[in-house]
Amino acid sequence: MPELPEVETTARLIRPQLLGRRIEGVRVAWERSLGGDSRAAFGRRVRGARVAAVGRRGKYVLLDLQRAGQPAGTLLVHLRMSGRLVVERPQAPAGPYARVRLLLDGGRELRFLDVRKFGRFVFHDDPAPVLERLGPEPLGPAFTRTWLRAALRIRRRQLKPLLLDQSFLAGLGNIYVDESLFRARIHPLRSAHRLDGRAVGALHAAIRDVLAAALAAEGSSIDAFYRTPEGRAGAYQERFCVYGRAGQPCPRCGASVRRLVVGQRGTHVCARCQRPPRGP
DNA sequence: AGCTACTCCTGGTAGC
DNA sequence: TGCTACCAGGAGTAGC
Repeated sequence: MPELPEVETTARLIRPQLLGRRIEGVRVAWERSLGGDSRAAFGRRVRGARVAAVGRRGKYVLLDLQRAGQPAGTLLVHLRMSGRLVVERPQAPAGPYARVRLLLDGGRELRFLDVRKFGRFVFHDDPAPVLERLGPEPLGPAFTRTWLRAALRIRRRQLKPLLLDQSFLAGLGNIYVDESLFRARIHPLRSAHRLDGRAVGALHAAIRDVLAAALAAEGSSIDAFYRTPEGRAGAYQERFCVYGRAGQPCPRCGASVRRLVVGQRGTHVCARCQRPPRGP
């Protein structure tokens, strides 16, 4: 599933192909990808604009648009489960899953591919209201151990759903939460406010280390879905310690990796390294 | 506040 | 072989 490392990899690789390009045509095969806009309204808002910047915030790819050198809105692309962004020649076959296509000047086309149709490709005049709801960037300067300690202390939620909550911390998904909690040796069912300073420090370092390593590997490809915009699989799945490894040995202690369900999400823990909280 | 359940989707797979 | 049933999963929403 595209999480921060996969989304950042996507943004980095499409950026040089999009910067300065003008959107000359729009084709929408699945209107719901637009998040409420009609094809016609979307086309009107986007056609003729230039791509001024390509960024990322949380799991969103951000395409800042300009008209006549002035800011003219932002495309917020969320890949959700199976979304991809690729830049190809317009003549190249697009396949059955191309939901939105932006024809660009210079003989290129940005394609939003999405098998499961959960992804969104949405134009906003002002993206601030959406982006302001997100928590800090885990690889950014605001995500300090001090911040994490204070933020955890005032939450009573279980760690797993809290770390998946994008308004708490932006960019983590199921894979990297499980891997981070394993690395920090913390059970996903533990209450946020019960972590001591040592555990908070371990969690902070684990989140940073896991995301940085995954980013260096261009993300994780665990099924047919995630590929870089250039079609490569990521490599970090080869370094998973617990995610998708139920029944296999923990790489640290050899005990069996267990799969449980937390908040309707498959969750993976080492039965020995990650001690469950004492039940009431 | 924080939980659970439900919704959106489809390819893949298990079971028969 | 061919069919059906079920599953995964990010995030938004509703209800408690």
